Amino acid sequence: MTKASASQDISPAQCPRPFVTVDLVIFTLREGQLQVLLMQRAVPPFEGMWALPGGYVRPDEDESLDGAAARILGSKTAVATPYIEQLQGFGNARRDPRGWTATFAYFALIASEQLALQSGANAEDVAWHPVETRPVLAFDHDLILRTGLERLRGKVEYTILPAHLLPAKFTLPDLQSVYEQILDRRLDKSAFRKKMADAGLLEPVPGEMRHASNRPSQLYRIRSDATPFLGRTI
Amino acid sequence: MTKASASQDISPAQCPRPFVTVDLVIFTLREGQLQVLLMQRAVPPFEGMWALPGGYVRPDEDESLDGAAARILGSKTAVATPYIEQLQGFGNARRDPRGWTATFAYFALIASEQLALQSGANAEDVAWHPVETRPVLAFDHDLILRTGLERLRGKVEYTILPAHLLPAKFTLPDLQSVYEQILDRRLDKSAFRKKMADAGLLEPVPGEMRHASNRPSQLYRIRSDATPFLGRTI
DNA sequence: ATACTTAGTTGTTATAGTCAACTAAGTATG
DNA sequence: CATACTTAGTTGACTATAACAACTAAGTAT
Repeated sequence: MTKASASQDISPAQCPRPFVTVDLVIFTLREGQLQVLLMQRAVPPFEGMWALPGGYVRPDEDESLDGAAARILGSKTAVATPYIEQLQGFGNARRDPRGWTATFAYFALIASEQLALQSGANAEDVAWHPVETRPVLAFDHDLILRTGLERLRGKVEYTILPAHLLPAKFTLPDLQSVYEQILDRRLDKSAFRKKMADAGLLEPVPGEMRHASNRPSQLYRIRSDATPFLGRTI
Repeated sequence: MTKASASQDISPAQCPRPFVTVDLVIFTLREGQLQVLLMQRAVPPFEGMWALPGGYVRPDEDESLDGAAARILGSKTAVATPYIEQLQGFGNARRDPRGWTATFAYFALIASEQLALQSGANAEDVAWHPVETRPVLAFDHDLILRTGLERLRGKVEYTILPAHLLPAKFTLPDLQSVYEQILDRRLDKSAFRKKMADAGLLEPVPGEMRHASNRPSQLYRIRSDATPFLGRTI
């Protein structure tokens, strides 16, 4: 272990090239529960076990990491413009029995109205699972999933990211319920509404209300000019 | 571009293996300025330009990503237990003229008393640069550095991470000054001291004061049981 | 018509941040 | 040696924000 070999200026020929993948933690809200998209593996290792959707990055096609993540997301779900961000990298010799691998994990939120799974050869092997009752996962995917959950909970505290988990039109009680679901605690109604109003990222849909067997509630949508700011601190 | 080739179950033989490196954004505080550790490149590409310290990960030695980051940090600086965390991954075809590469960027904070550079063959090519007056960097390292700066500023808002930039014993005015330096704005003295006291992560060093030509100030240190919590929200 | 349920508002209290002044404890200076 | 000066550290008033609780509003169900 010489210092020279640690340098970035090692000759490319000497450099070992590991496998590099992108794995996705895709959350949605179904049946009032936070759910995650999983795939059942058809081949070893971990054949038959559930795993996060993922795939190899394609250096040969000039694909960026973000591009690979978007491609994989699009190949599993029918989603137009979801929220996606890089989560964290994982790389060591033990995460895959075949040897050293590295993955860039991504974190995505899907609106519940858009969670139709992409039809295809393997569509039947893709399914939503409630996070609470998820199966044991292949590789180190449980660690990655828990990292994604922490990120989600952390960001919910000070952003309006959870709006991405709802359909395009939603009520403020809907949104508050999502927050409470993710944080696992009750929130104060007036403080919540004030915070949302102050953030200025939502707007009421004029004249549109949701009717149930009680007082109707105003429908809101994300302001069209606000999409880039949903992940910002509010 | 078939769907099968996007799957994680592609045969390993078909999978292109990119170069994977780890790059470090190492901050310290010298002469009252936030500074970053840079290396001058001795070989093309970008020969003679400054770059972030980095190196290849070593799959053949069972090295994890965190292990590689720690190794590179240790090879450039003489630091015992600094703060280090993964920053973000960067990967595309344009960041290195030699072709597609991916890097896992790490973010480290070094106490100013420990910033002696590791002596060695290339020690003269390693230097601290004030962030404000840094040179143009090779590759996409300016983007990585700016990402690190954002992370630092973001975390300073709600953690006591900056304590890692100071020697083991420091005064509260010292620490407040570091916050002000990083955030580029003045903070209220009483609110700052109350916040630090409430966090409960610092303790006064009994009987030890710093003496200058004015009222002496109490020296504090990080509580030995608090190190894992310095990055936590306070 | 009345009860019921959830939407949405209002007001009150507790808490935390902001601003500004004050006291404290040393060194520097005549 | 007395006084001025400088920065450390505290205190209190004021203000913005969050937490708690009650209230009104507007529909459906019986």
